[in-house]
Amino acid sequence: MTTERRAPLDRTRVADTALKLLNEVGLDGLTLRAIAKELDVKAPALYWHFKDKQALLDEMATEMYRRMVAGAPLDPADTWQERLLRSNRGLRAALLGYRDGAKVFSGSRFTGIEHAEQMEANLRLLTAAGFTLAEAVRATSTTYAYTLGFVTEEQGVEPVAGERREGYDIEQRARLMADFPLSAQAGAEIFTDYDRHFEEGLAVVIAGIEARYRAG
Amino acid sequence: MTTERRAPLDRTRVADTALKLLNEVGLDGLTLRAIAKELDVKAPALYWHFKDKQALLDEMATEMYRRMVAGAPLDPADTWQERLLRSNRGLRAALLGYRDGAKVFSGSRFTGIEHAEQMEANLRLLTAAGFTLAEAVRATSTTYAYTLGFVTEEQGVEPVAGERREGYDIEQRARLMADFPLSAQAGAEIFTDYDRHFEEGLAVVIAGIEARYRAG
DNA sequence: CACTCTCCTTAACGCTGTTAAGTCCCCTGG
DNA sequence: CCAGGGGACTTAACAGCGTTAAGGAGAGTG
Repeated sequence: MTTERRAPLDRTRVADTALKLLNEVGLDGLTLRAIAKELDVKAPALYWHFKDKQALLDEMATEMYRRMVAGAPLDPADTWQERLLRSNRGLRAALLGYRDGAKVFSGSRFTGIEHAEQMEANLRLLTAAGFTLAEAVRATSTTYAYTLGFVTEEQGVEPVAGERREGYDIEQRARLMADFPLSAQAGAEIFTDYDRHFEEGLAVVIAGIEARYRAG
Repeated sequence: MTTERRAPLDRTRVADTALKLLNEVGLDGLTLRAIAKELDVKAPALYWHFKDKQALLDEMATEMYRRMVAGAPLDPADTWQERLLRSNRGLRAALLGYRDGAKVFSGSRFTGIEHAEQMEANLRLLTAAGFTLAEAVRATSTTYAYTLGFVTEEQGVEPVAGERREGYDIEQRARLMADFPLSAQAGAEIFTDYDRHFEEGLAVVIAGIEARYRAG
């Protein structure tokens, strides 16, 4: 007689399962019924833990952020340049860790204020390096916007690493754009090698911060 | 006997109407039935013109791009810095012109190759200014990613200009973050004055391009 | 033993994107 | 002048969605 009752759910377990499922089915396929089935539960049960689906997505985004922080611990001895590099590489890696990660992330809001800890550490480091607070905020926000925009584009083409969405054949694109030779040639530079191009753009942004704020 | 028959629809009229409706109801409220009603037609009629809803969204994004180009004509005498400024200001303005504009835009793909014309002009100008093609692509892509990311964040807080989404009260946020003084203070710098902050970030990115590629 | 609280189920609602089938009108060829 | 054929739509329907209401089982407490 195995009448063991499943341990009751909690927000974290639901969000974890939803994140795992997200990678398998994508944002469109991430229905409450599918998540519930994965948890061996019926869909309305989720409403005990979340007031609606958006609240669950918010928790997922927060969990993504937690894993980002855990996965890329900050070195207090970083220069501000190293810190911005590390933070934004970590952010990109976190977003790329899930199918439609950037969409989920940018469409949601954090559920608590845990994220303030990392933010505080970064602002502290930057201001200590000579930035005013306003400059430090601009520096972090600008790199953040860049990274989010980059990964959004990236995942539009490669939903998960190595898996290419249809309609992005570079040679065919070049043929179509025969009348625009530079644009045609640019295809290879736009739709491949995202790792390198992300680094390049991030270095550009950081160089701009350096040039404009002359700190460090 | 007024038996005038309504002129048949076409893709453009549908996309135009959908864009107008988008501003009233937002992306969530933009259902095929609502669009159809606006056109005095039943929902399945739209399938005569578009193979599915995504194809309509693609056409809407393309139309947004057309209006962006029309609304911010390029001066061939621009320096490359001016060109990047103008292009990205134009892009932001175009995205801000519609509720959830950034989401619609970044979730869709252009239907033709019209956009290549503007791209070609920009790449031509940049390479003429001394950039290699790869650098020129990096320069435009990086600013593009920045702008897209920025507006995505911006519209998350202010769906349309002047209308603030709930949960973004700066004073309340500051109170919650009392333990993180820099972050608390940063709120005012993050969630207000988007026009100025966009310009600032854009200038940073362009300064970075200048610093790293030393063209112009 | 009764009560309450937690956590979940069953049933159902209105709405969504989408498909299949049928209808009306205009245009063209004989 | 009339038959036929497509273009552009309607009507009806389907499966699946997020969400709500009502109820029920089990644990803990008085």
